[in-house]
Amino acid sequence: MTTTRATKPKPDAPAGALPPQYNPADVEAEMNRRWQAANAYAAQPSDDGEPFSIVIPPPNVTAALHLGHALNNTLQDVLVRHARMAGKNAVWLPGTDHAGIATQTVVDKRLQQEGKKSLKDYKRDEADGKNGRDAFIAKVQDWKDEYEQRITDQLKAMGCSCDWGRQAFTMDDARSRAVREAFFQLFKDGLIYRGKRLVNWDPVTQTALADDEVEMEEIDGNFYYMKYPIVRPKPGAERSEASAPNPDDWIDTGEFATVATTRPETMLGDTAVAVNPDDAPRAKLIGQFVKLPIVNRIVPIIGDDYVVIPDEDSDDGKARMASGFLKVTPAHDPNDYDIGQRHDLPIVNVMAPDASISKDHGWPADEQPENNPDLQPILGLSREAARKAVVQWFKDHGLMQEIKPYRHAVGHSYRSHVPVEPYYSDQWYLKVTDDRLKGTALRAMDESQREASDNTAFDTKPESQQTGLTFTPPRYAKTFQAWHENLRDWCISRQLWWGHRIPVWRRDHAAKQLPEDLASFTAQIMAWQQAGRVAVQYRGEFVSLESFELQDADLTAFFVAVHDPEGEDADVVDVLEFHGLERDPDVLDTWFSSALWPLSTMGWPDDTPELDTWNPTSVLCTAREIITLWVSRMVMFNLYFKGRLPFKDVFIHAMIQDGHGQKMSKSLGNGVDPVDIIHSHGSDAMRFTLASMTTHTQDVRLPVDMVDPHTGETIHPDFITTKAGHKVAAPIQEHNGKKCVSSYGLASGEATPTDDMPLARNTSEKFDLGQRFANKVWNATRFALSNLDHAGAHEAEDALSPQLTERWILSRLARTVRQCDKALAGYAFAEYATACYDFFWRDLCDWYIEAVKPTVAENPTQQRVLAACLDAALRLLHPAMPFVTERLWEALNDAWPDTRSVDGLMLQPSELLVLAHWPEAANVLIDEDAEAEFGRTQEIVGAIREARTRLKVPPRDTIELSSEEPAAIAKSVAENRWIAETLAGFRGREFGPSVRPPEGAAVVLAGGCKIFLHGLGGDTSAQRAALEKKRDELAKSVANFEKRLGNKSYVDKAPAHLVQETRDQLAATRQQLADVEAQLEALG
RNA sequence: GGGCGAUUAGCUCAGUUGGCCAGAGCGUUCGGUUUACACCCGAAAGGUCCUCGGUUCGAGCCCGAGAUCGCCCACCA
Repeated sequence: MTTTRATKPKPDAPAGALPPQYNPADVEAEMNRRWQAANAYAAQPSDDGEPFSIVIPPPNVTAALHLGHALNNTLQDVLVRHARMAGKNAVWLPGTDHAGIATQTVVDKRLQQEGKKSLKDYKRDEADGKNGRDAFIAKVQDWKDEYEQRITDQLKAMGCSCDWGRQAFTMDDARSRAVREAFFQLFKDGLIYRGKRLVNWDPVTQTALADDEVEMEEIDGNFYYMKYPIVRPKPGAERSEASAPNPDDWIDTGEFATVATTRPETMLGDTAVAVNPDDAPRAKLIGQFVKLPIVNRIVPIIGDDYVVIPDEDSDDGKARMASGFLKVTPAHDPNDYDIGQRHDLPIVNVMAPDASISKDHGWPADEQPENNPDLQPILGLSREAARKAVVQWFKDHGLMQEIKPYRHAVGHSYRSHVPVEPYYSDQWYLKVTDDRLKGTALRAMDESQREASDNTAFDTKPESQQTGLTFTPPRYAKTFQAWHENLRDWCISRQLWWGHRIPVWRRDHAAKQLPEDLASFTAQIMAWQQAGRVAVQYRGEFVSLESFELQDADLTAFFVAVHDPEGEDADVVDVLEFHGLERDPDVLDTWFSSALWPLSTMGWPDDTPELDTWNPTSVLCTAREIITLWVSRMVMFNLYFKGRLPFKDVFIHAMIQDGHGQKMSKSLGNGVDPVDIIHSHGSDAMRFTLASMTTHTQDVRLPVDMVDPHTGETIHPDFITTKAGHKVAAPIQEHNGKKCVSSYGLASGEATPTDDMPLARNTSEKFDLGQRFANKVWNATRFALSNLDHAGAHEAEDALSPQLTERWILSRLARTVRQCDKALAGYAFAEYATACYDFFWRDLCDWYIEAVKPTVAENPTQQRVLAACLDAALRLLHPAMPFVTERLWEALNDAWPDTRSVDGLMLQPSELLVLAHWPEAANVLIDEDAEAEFGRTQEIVGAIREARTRLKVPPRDTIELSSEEPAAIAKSVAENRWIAETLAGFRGREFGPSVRPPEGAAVVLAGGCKIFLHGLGGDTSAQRAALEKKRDELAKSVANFEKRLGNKSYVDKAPAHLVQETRDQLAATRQQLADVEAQLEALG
């Protein structure tokens, strides 16, 4: 029986359920429910298939996700969905990061804005013994719960196929246990130590920062040239080497040492003035002294070759600015600290932790700063105010020689954005410079990506690893290597509350009463240490207590790390605290727990099946800014604790910039919430577009538009330039006489949304690409469904008769499957997306469907091939566009319930597309003859269409034509003429080698045929113009080929097949040229 | 200061190991409502591949120099 379309739509037919436009909002939530109900993303280590795993780079719970996250997670989801379909045991582990300093800061800021009790109040409570710490942490916990939920919702809206049952948080119980275990092992192994040195101090959040948490920003400052009086001892005054020189015993020489500095206020902590020993005019002053103005400290002039010798003509900016005298402030400058170490200078810290000037944090008491009338007004000032005061003092006393403007880079806290203060303090360090960490990480690099270097001993070949850590694109291996080669020890303690508290106990004050029975206390600790319950360091050294005399020890330098203080070793803690030891108040750097992520999410430190199966993970997908902060540390930790890499591949994707090439940031309001895009374009559209933007470049620009909240129209916002030089959307936008607030307006506080002036969502026309494509896929499927007559096609199964169209489209499909496989294996997401796009839209829709349109409803073969192509295309597209493809899969399953496989193309049935198998196309499908022949048809169709447009033939008119075809191709052209007739809208009259042009016909040359368009030759001038244009092009080509072949070196040196190719081309082009010229001739 | 990247059509970007006339999407122009899709169909116009020099039979691609922009790293005199 033959079913016609007229009898088709059954009342409940799925095709009838598909509206003519794809509306994502109607589909996305339902598909998510379906996947969840099928538990489609859950994986078990014991499942079949080659293991494939990805751990999500855990987003910070500080804020909702932006488009950069959307890109990052889309790519991971493409990989995971593809791996799942390819039959792998694929898992994607989701989670979030507690982001210590960032979250604590943002919560404190929010509390302050709301006028509620904020961090400083809780700190006061804590000091008063009212448990402010726990109360504040509870506030942060609330924030975390809220944002973790929001992030999870965003990821689900994007369609991320995470195994939600395994969701982790860097501070949950399992992850906390991993952190304690890692800390304990590293401490026991002597890789964690306590050190007092200059750290990057954030005076606002009042915590130390790691080197890479400091951002350099250019600021306009000044160079101050300040005169320090050179003094000599009063004749007869007593000089004691033991104590500091008494200023009263010194008198001015009348000479000055002029120091140059950008930070005048730190002069209060100067303990020397340095000159370069090679700086002849000044070096002779070495050994003399200056009296430090304001504080009256007598400090030596020392020689150190760090000092830059002034040179006005130098290329070096410093040499041009230098005075030759360098003030040395060991407590407030890292370089000065080093100089101080070399010369054994005292360290005078003149600041409190909030960076105000203070006499109470390391100012020598014998200088009696509190009795100094010059100093008095400066004490207590902020560093900025102190700078002004010091400068004024020098001016008032005639000691300010000069002030020059100077633009330079200053380190700022990446959180509070204030200048970082080098600050002298006690901190915990991880000795990443140890070969067990840094060396192992470097040696884990894949050999092909290592770069010869003076700094790295790659003499040890990797231990028979087939491949090591591999970066895509490869250039990022260099970043990784260079970072490790210049590594410094990692400051891991933070003076925060939100984080993993350091599991170390010690005595806070030496004066506290000692345990009564020291001997038994020592024995007890020794026993615990032997049992692996504690580890002990004394003055930074790991100690064996057998030979240790606790009685003699300074208990403030005696550190006891407890293995599991929150768990099994709680009793140990009780004993320690009973004996007056207290827990370190600091927490660990956020990245310490992030660094364990590929381990901790898999259940480490236990030996879990997850760890065995999915660690190392398959690939880490991230942005390049995080190579140093995160990638490096995961590599070191996984290798150290587990002896293997955390992942084999690292894929670094682009950063998304706004339309002006600026980094997207919260403060500029140019960051885009993926939910806004899902709102305007749909999730699939966003995902597909992001994937097709992902080439191996560094950055991509994404011009951001806005949705007018009044009308829903997309508007191009007006931009303004901020004082800092950023281009941002004006706070208030006006469109059609109505106003709305931009996200910059909201972020900057310059505009507040109201009912009349609502906040506008962001969008971008970039995503139109994906939106259109989703709609195209939707409609092509609708067309197919209304033409697939499953029952009829099934009956005719034995009588399949594929024609050129079928051979061609299956060949194209097979090539597309290969392209997708290759692209995804190499993380070439744009290639994957483009291959799908071109196959679906250009080949399947524009050519195949258009060609079979008149016949497919009656033609079982065409129906079967169409069903197969559609099936395979939905599979190929699913990783990029999961929602629309899943919805259409359902419809296709209804319309064509059993196998859609055809010879050479295996398409296993599946109820859900998410669990369907990736298509496999056999080589036999690749049909070069069909591709060539179809190519000829395309050429003929193109030429006729072009002529129709040129000759202004209305699109619906059918024209008549004849064609003169060489005998060699006449047969196949004849066989396939129906395709061209359908696509170019003509009816054929006469064909063959001896056809003559009818009177008044226009001529088209294409595909080796001379095509005569009946009755369209009237406008000879238009025809002539077209032919002349073609003639010129051909003549140019001929000349080109002739020139190349006339070049003896080309013929001699170029590969033979290329030369032959050129000869063939020349012959063919000459023939075409002759035809065109003959035609022009005939035209008269 | 060191490193990385970018510069190709009006815009946003592709261009695999050098090899026919450098491509796509958007935008522009022209023509189209044939019941899959106007988020569509057909056609067209549009490019000194940043500049200069070099290697090569042949350069958008390789080498050198320069210009402009961006990012990462770097101890703020």
